[in-house]
Amino acid sequence: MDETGRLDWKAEGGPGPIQRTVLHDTIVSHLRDMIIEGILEPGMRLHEGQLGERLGVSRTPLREAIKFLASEGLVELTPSRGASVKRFSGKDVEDMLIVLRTLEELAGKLACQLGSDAEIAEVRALHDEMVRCYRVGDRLQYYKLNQAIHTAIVRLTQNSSLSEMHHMLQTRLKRIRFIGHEGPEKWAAAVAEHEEMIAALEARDGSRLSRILGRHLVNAWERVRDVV
Amino acid sequence: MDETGRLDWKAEGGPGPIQRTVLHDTIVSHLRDMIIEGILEPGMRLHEGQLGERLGVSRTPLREAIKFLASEGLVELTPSRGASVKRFSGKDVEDMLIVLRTLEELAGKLACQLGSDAEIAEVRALHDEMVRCYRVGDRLQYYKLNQAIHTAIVRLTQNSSLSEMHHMLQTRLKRIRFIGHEGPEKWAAAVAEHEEMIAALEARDGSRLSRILGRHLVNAWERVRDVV
DNA sequence: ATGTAAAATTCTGTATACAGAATACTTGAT
DNA sequence: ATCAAGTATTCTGTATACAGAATTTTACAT
Repeated sequence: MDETGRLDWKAEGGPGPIQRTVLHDTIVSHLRDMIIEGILEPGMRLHEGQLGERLGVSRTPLREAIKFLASEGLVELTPSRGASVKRFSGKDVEDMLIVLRTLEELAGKLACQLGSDAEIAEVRALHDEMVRCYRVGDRLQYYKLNQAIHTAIVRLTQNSSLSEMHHMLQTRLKRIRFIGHEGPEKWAAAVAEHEEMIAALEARDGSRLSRILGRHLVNAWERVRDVV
Repeated sequence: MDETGRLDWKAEGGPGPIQRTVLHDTIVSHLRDMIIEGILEPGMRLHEGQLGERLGVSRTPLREAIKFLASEGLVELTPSRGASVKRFSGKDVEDMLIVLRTLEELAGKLACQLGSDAEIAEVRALHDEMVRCYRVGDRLQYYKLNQAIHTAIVRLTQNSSLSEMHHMLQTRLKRIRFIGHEGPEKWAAAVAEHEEMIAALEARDGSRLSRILGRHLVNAWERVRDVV
């Protein structure tokens, strides 16, 4: 997003294969980001007119993007009253985490069976980089790599459905985790858990990885619980 | 859907509370049905012009509905080339079933803990009705009740996220199962499994229910495997 | 007959226009 | 000052209009 907030899609940056950028996708991901980052707060109404003007698009594609996000669960539609950013209760978050935990446990088992050595090495690389960010204290980058690692482990399962469901829950929870800044000792604990995860993955110990992922998620919830 | 296929939404049928029917929802569910029932075949392109005319709506709300379904995973968007009914490979279906199985196993455990006696009685009622349909040989009604039972068990968990994910997978798989007509002996086996399920639920034996649900799904897959 | 290039058509993507619902504002009564 | 009713405005929902991409058809050469 540039300073004005306007979308400059189809700005064909330099050479390379002509990549077809589609306005729809651009709007969707921008809105998603705005929701996740809290620029659009929970419960806030998505004003078609002003939001469209801000993004520099007309209402038609904007509305389509909103419908898309509604199906994704980030936005709520109310008849004759448009759309608003979906508000999650503590119970909602807890529910999501229960499901996410189950999915990650499954992913852990499958990843150890199906992941290639090269792929596992890639996850390890992400992990090492994350640890580096932890040492330096780069919270944002740490956070992103953390997500990337979980996503990568899920991807090892080669199960598109699992990836999709996981991604959906992760997206919804991003907004929460984005807020949840942990203290130093909790942060250290989280890193230690990740250390265990990678070890289990490299040992291809599915049930251990599964267990750690489950525990990790429960702990993550404990760590941010107060914020929600 | 009436004979012509046109949507007669906001046709306020008789008295009762004025129910706000929204065109968007109507289009979405109609398209969903058309996809599930195979009226719109996998891979088939969703022609905005003719589809809109057939439903009696303009392209604008139709496109919004299509975007919604795309996010739901029933429809695939291709830039400058519109939308088409998503085609699932055998691997896709298998992937979905793996996830669905995990979710149902989780649901089984939670349902036994959280379901009230009254709710469990309702599931039993659905089951009895389903068995009646089996005896009479009413396949369609049997099929619907079958789905309803699984949905009901998931609902017992009071976990909105779980319900949603389950519903999404179930919707996608409906198209498959709709095709999968089993022979008499396989059908009998499926009914027997359901019998066990209800028994476990009434005994509130979570791990047993979980196990049965898992097995049931694996068997269901075996039963329709050849069709996909 | 077959393959290719150009023209014509069809279809998608986006913007605008218009109607009706919801909301905000004004006015008047108490 | 407070509240109600009526009016004005804003906003959503749907249809239509227009531009450009993709496809099909046609015309022509080999």
